[in-house]
Amino acid sequence: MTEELCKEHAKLTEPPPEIEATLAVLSGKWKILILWQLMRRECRFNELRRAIKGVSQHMLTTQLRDLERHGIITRTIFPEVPPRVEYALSEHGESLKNVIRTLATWGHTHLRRQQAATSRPVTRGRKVAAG
Amino acid sequence: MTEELCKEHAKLTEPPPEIEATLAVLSGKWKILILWQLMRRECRFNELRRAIKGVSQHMLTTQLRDLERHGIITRTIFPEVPPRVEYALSEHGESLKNVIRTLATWGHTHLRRQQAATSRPVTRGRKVAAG
DNA sequence: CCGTATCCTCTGTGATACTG
DNA sequence: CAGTATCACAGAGGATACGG
Repeated sequence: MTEELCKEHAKLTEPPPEIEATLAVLSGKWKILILWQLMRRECRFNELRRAIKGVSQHMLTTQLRDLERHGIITRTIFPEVPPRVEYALSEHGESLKNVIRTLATWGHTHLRRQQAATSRPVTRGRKVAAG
Repeated sequence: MTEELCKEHAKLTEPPPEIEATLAVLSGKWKILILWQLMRRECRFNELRRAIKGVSQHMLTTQLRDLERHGIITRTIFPEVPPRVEYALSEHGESLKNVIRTLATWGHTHLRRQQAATSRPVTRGRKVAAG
């Protein structure tokens, strides 16, 4: 009975399934950085390793596998010697370009804002309403 | 000498400072979900706690403080009894609406794609180039 | 109601060594 | 070159109790 009322109140805002789906794909320390590289052109394993400062062999493999499993990127093996593997955005992965670009754009303006903010001192955020 | 050549080769793709700035702000298990709620309307602490299933009091406080410190949200204390605190997007935080919406939109199409994919079996991603 | 303080868990991540 | 296999660890996150 009172339980019904509680539910009603909690329902003011609802849970977001699309958001969680996106986070499930993109979460991981290196995923976005990997995708940023693959947006520009397809890459080989060691190319990515060099381009992304600080990533370990292990983590690069892991996160590439994750992205592949989610259908975001493709992995093409060329049966040559020495072995060669190319990673690229899948067709579905292409649709993430827009997302990554949005993140980058926002980051850009955010950085500019930070510069402006540090040049002059400022009391930040914490407000007390008059009462 | 040879060091110069190595640098030249690694420079094929460059590090993305705007991306890292964005990740610094948004990384954290609950940040995006918090912002999703605050996009819709300002919220009180316990409202957020109820709306975001599974978040602990500790983490909610921590991540709200992070967002506040980055200038994304504001925290307004109403000197009443019982105490009341309202969280809302700051002016700067408003600019994130677009980002969050982009994430949600992509997640939506991603979910639809997943449905379609699971209805029929499919060999996924792993390709071997002819040789 | 809205927190802070502690302590503890566990997952993501990193380092190292070895293989097709 | 492009991985896999182990082991080890920091630090993000969770549980619980107490305070303004």
